[in-house]
Amino acid sequence: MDVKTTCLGVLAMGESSGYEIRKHFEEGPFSHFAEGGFGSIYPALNRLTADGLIDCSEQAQEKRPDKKVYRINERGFAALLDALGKAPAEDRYKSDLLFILFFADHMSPERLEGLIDARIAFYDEKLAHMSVRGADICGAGGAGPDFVCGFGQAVYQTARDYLNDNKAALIDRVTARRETNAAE
Amino acid sequence: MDVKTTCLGVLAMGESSGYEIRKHFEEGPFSHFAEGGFGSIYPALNRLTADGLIDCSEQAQEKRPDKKVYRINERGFAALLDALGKAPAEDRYKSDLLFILFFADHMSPERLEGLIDARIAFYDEKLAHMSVRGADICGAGGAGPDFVCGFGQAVYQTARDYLNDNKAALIDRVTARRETNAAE
DNA sequence: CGTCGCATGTAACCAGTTACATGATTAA
DNA sequence: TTAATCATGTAACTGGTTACATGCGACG
Repeated sequence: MDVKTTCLGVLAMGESSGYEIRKHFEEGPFSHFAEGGFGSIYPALNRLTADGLIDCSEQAQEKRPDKKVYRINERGFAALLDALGKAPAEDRYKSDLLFILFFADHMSPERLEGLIDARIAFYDEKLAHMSVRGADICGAGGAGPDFVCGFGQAVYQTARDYLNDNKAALIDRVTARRETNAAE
Repeated sequence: MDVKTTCLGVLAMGESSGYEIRKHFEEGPFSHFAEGGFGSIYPALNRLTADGLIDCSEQAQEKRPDKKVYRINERGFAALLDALGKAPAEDRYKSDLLFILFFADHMSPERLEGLIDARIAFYDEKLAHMSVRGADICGAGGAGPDFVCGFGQAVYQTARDYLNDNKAALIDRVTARRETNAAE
C-alpha cells in the first residue's frame, strides 16, 4: 500500500487536512501499520485530487494558517475498495534495536540497559495512549478498527513484557562473558 | 541500518556468499528485523569490498556455479561496531493485512476468514521453523541472538494467538452488520 | 520437459526521505 | 526568546525494488 492508498484510507474515516493525516499516521490506529511524512503526503493528496478521487475545500482559519480540507468521493471510495480487494503484500518489520541487540555480546551492559529501558518506556507510552484513546477512536469505528487496535495492543504488550522479563538475564550473560574475557 | 551494515552483520557471524546472505535475510534470525534482495545485496557487497571492509575469495564448485565468499576484516568489524554504537532509528512496521482488516466492515466474511487463516498458517510455519532452528542457530550464537530470537518468537506467538482468538468475533460482527444493512 | 535451487550481476525505475522555504501563534 | 504547534509545499537525493540477462544441475 502506497501513501496515496493510505491517505484514501484515512479520508474514508472522515475529512481531514494533510497535516491531520500525518497525525493519524503517527498517533492514531493507522500508526500501527502505516507511515508517511509531509514530503509524501502533500504530493499524494495533490495527485489524488488531480485524479478525481478526493475533493478539496480551502478553509480560512482565525489565528491559524489556512488549511485545505480533503474529502473522499465515490470514485475514491471505489478505488480504496479496489486496493483493499487485492492480495496484501507481506508485512515488513525493520528494527535497528533488534539488530543492535543481536550483537549484545559486543556491547557494554550499560548501553544495553539504556537501550532496553528506553524501549520499554516507549511501549508503555504507546500502551497508555491506546487504552485512553481506545474507546473513542477505535471503539466507535466498528469491528475492523477494534480488531486492529486489539492486535496492536496485544503485540506491544508482549514486546514490552519480553524486554522487561529478559533484560536482566541478557545483561547478566553479557557481563559474565565480559569478565571471562577480561580474566583470560 | 542500510543493507551494507546488515551485510556486515551477517558476515560478522561467519563468511558467506551474497546468495547465502539473502537466505539469512529471509530465513535466519536476521529475518525478524532486516531485509534485502539480490538487487541491493550484490552492489552492497561490491561496495564493501571496494571500501576495504570485507575480503572476497572466489571459489569454484563442482556441479554448481562459482561463488564468491566474503569475509569481514578488522576494518569492517570496526565499522560494524561503530554503526552499532549509534542511536537506533525507530522501528518501522508496515502491514497491508492490518490496513485491509481495519476496513473489515466493508469486506465479505469469506475474504476475512481466508486472509486471517492464511496469516495464522504463516505464523505457524515461522514458529515451527524457529523452534527447530532455535537451538543451533540462535543458541550457539550467544546472549544477543538468544534474546532476539526469543523476542521474535514471543511476538509471533502473540500475533498468531490474537488472530486465532479474535477471528470468530470479528467475522460475527461483520456478518451481523451486513445482515442489518441488508434488512434496511 | 518444466521448474526449482544454485549463483551473480546490471540498469532502469520509483517511492519515499531529507532538507529547505515560509510564517503566524502560543506556551515555557 | 526559544521552542513547539499549526500549516503547506518543493527539489534534490538516495536507497531499494523490479526486471532483465545468463546458465548448469537435479528432481519429478
